[in-house]
Amino acid sequence: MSEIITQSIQDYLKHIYELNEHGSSASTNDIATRLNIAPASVTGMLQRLANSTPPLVIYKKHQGVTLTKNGEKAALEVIRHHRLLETFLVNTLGYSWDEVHCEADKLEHVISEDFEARMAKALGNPTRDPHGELIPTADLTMPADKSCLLASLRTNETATVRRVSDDDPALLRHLRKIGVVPEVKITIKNYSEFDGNLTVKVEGQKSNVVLGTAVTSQVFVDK
Amino acid sequence: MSEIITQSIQDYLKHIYELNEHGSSASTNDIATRLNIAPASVTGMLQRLANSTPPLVIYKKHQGVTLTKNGEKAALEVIRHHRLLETFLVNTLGYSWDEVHCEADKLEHVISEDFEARMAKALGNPTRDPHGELIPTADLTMPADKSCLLASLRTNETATVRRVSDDDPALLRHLRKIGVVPEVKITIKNYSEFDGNLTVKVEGQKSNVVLGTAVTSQVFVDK
DNA sequence: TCTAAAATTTAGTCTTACCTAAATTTTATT
DNA sequence: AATAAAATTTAGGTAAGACTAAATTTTAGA
Ligand SMILES: [Mn+2]
Ligand SMILES: [Mn+2]
Ligand SMILES: [Mn+2]
Ligand SMILES: [Mn+2]
Repeated sequence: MSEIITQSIQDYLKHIYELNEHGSSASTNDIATRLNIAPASVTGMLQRLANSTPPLVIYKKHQGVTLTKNGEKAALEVIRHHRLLETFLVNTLGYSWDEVHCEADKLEHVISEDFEARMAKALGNPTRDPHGELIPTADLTMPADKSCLLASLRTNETATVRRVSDDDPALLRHLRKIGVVPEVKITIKNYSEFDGNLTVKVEGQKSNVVLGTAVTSQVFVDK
Repeated sequence: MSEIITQSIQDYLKHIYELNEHGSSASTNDIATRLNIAPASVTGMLQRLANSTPPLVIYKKHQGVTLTKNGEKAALEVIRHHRLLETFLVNTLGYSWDEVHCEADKLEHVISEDFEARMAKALGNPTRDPHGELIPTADLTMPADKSCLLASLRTNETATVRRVSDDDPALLRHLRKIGVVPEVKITIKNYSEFDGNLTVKVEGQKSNVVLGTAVTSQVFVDK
């Protein structure tokens, strides 16, 4: 009965999952932007995903999609692969954290469940990837995440860096350089009303840094 | 100018390379059998490969194909990936030698050159994979191989096992069990004219084994 | 050398997954 | 509430890579 989940479909589901995490329903345009595909093509695929057996998304014309339970499981499977792979590439092959995302994006669709299990075991069943992102469990549950945006902090607040977006290698190299990496403690020294800049004291760094929203909107912290 | 070498094309080139190693020209039917594809589909692809820029095969109607220099380089790239991956899976993730072929067949098309280089380095630039098959060098040259078929040996000859075919997991498990693995010395105790059976003394094993041609035609040795 | 079988190619289809251009629907602004 | 802009869908295509059935060519056996 159930149809083949191609690499292309896996990519759609993964990005829909991530879009659903924020504003519930994922829009055609947002999906198109993320996948670097024409919006018209996305519409076509959403219709197929909604009509497949079992349906992978719930689709209402002009109102975007959400994942069904089946779609979510398939998405979490891919995300688990991705994040385990990133961890594996860093720990086992000496990649740096800005190099792994692209490689994992290709491998995630191809490895077997056996490969997944062997990686997880070799790595000691990690719960987070090199960017601090949560790794779905083997039974495909996403652990709860209560972190908030660094951009939402204000003067005198203290927090611990939990995770950072991993898709921009240049940003990752910059964050590494200024010491903004998972589990590091930070203190907000100043918030600038006008541009949203934050002056931040980073644990273990001599001088404060001033971070714009381009940066602070990509970093998540626990207060 | 030069067109994209898809996963499908990589598979064609790889199998054509292996067929060319034996009887020079690879036939439509043999390729079809190996790829598990209808012969008519193969004809279509061979025409495309011959007309691509640059051409990847030399194709004469009804006479099969050989690889061009470009086609051969592309094939050796895939074969290098495959054999390094097999070695990596065994050494790093604890796969056994009968489990790696299938996984490597999928990964070989997807890893980056960086991944290839990191594996090679981590493994100490191996020259053979877990089945004893030669790994093409980083500059895509296939080392010379002067091994011959175990099936070609006769009574009282002595040889060293060099490599075994890796695509049949059951055969690999059997060979492991009887100790017929690369670098092991063997002696032919008897050759049976009628069925081609060889009675073989395997170094380190208590009793002799009798091997049919189904086995001896899959094992390569150096005299 | 003739002929039957085997191998190969041609012709015509299909599905996936993309595209552009045009039509439609939603939304945001006056 | 009207309308312009933005988002989305529809309609009509394309290319890759497979398929089947039928035609053709090669090969091998009598
Ligand atoms: Mn990533
Ligand atoms: Mn990550
Ligand atoms: Mn193999
Ligand atoms: Mn091998």
